[in-house]
Amino acid sequence: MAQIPTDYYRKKWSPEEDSILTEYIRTHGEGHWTSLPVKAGLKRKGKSCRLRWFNHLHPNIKRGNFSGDEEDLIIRLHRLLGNRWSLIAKRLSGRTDNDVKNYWNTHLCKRLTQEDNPTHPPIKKIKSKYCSWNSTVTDKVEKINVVANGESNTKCDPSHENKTITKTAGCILNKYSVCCEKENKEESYHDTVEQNLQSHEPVSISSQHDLLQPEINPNLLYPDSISPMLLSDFCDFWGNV
DNA sequence: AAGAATATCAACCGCACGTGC
DNA sequence: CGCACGTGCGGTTGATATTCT
Repeated sequence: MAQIPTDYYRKKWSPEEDSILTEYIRTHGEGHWTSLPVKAGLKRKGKSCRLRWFNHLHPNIKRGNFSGDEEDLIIRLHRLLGNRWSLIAKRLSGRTDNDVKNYWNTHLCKRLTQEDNPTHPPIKKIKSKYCSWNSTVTDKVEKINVVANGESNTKCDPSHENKTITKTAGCILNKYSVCCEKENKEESYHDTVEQNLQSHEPVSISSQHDLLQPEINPNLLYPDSISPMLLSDFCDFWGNV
């Protein structure tokens, strides 16, 4: 069994290692990452192999600078989905979640903050074990949450499932004629929706368990800020939930 | 020219979730 | 039902590159 050296931490992948990994996956296919290092003779952890493959060695990976269109799409999808990098990356052909995340953190987040664009208030990072679904929150959204539910949803604790419906995501959902049967809070929802849409606030998603499959109503006039492309992204997103 | 500061991004970790037993 | 295991995700870190003083 291959031993993992004590100095392997942050060790860069060598061309030889890349070659071994690529050849192994070409022969045996993806998956079984835990046992892959031993079988392939790599002194790496399985997760490291998986990461290397999906972030660098996969044949479909696109290199080079992000285009203006890609930037624009990232910004708009981030506004819709928050820090759900894997979902955003799926909409950018050849880009990985790590690439998108890095690009956002090093370029876009900083730039948007500097531009003091009212549609992009300063972003707060929430450190919570339950916040993988909701890591982007604005002050206004928090206030709306309090008004709508009587408490903030920033904890996103699953035990609060029925209380986290503010559903800042709901601001878009409702505009697509979505109603929440779960708590029969359509009225407060629509208030939230209208407020958010009018101000073009960023949105975040609190809990996938609370959200319902949207129904697209062709008779509704969608706000300018939501383009048909984003609409399709949104539908795709729901298809993946 | 050189050291310090900052930016970039690859690599890792911890956690959540799904699945099989 | 509960446990173990594999996988995938987002957040964070650290090495290296680049820019600044």
